[in-house]
Amino acid sequence: MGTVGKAISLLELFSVAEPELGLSDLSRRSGFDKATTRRLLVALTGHGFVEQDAGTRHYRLGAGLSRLARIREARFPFLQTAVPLVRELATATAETVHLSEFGIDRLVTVHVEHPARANRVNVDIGQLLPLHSTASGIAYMAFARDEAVRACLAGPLDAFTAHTLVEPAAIARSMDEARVRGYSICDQGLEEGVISVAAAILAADGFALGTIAVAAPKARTAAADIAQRGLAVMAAAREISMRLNGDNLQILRRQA
Amino acid sequence: MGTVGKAISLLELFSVAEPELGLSDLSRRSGFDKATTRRLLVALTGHGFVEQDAGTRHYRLGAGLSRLARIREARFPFLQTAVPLVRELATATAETVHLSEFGIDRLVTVHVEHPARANRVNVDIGQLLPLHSTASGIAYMAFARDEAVRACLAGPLDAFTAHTLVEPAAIARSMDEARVRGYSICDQGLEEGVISVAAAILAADGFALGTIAVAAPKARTAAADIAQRGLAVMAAAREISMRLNGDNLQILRRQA
DNA sequence: GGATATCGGTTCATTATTTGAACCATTATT
DNA sequence: AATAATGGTTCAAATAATGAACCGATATCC
Repeated sequence: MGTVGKAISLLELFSVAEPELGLSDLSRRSGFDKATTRRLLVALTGHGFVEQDAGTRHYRLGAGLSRLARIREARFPFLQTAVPLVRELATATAETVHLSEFGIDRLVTVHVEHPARANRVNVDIGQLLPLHSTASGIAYMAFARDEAVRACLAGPLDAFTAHTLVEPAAIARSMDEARVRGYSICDQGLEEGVISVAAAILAADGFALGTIAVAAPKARTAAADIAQRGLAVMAAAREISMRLNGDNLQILRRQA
Repeated sequence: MGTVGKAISLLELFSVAEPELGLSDLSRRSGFDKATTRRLLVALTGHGFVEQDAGTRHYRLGAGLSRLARIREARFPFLQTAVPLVRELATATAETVHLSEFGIDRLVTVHVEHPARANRVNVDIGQLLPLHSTASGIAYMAFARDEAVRACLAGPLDAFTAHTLVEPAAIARSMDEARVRGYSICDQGLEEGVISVAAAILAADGFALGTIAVAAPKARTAAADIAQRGLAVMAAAREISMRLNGDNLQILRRQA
């Protein structure tokens, strides 16, 4: 791995659950030598990608990242556009709604709305979702470029639960159904007792760029709930797609 | 400069005005060899920090940055907390309002609200503000750690206009006034014909972490306008500080 | 239409940077 | 008082980064 990759994988050790980490911890988890880890952290700190707490000496992600993310967001106003509709959907369904954007080979959770109830599905911002075993992934692949789909189906497909689909044919079927239906369904593909529906958000070129999904405990989910949430998530995805692409319906032919 | 620094300075070439750049362009602007530039871009792309447009082959900032920025934001909900108040202030003043966060040695513009009028001050997201020549910078330093202030006053201080204060003593006086008054005033310190007021947003430790500012064309700004905007920006900053710190007024003694 | 310039991308011997075991100084634990 | 963490530093050895020259493909110009 190149030095740049190492520096970035250091950044990727931070999460919502553990937003601050010490030098030794970072060194241990990354597998890099302590001296190396520190040199990388100093370089990252010098550019505002990492900050060091004056008191605890622990490190955390820096403001420089916010800056760059906002510059990106100015070009692709994905969050700005989608978040209000995620909120609406969360209110309407009273279940967890999460928004994801595609990155490299997985979906990245960029926004989450949790319902105000104790028994709920918990999703963290920044969480990475595999394509084959989540409703979001299936919805994404249903409208993704062939290359991305092939890359996913070629790689090793982890079975996270007894229900996870790992047969390429079964996954392809799942995608086909999602395409016809307008939304995907994933029954405990990533975690026991969780059932999700999702729909793809399309870019101007007609290919998916992200997804919106509703995740709920299976125990309180009837078939009618699935259908209702599915239609709602589909409507939200379509609305976001249209707002992103200037209400240009022509372009959205693939989803029509 | 280390490899990591080079990679990051490549990222910093992107801006709201130029969100997509080609390989040759990036190589030229960074001063790195084309081969080096490309190797860095490939490394960055592999981690989602940069994306390449399939058609034009141009590069742009990637989704991985959004992910990390959101993780940071989950710990420091600066934007979430502040943006509604920035909006309010923009509506109330009918002038440009911008929000900044401190990073390394400057303030980073993380949010902007522009009024719906042609003649206005334009500020871009991601824009970097020097500490000594902006209302935000003065407001920040008025409540910053001594080290940060000393570092600023020690370095070379550019005179951007004929009005820019470059004397450390004059800048210190400006800070003192801001501390007493509750908000800073900067009269054409960065650009001719622009007058701004700003107030510091404080962290739980009582030190500034960012600022909120109102910038307006000097031509339509009377003394009374300055006072009015100053009080408004101060109120907004205080409200943001309180919301960030759980309404703990004790902690905000420094601003009292 | 043919010459020219620019684009993105690649190669590989040379060069400069990164690496990590061993080392401090501090600060909790035991 | 001893032990084991912590964050941080050093420098010879190992490794990765570098860049001039190259390629093929577009775009531009006369």
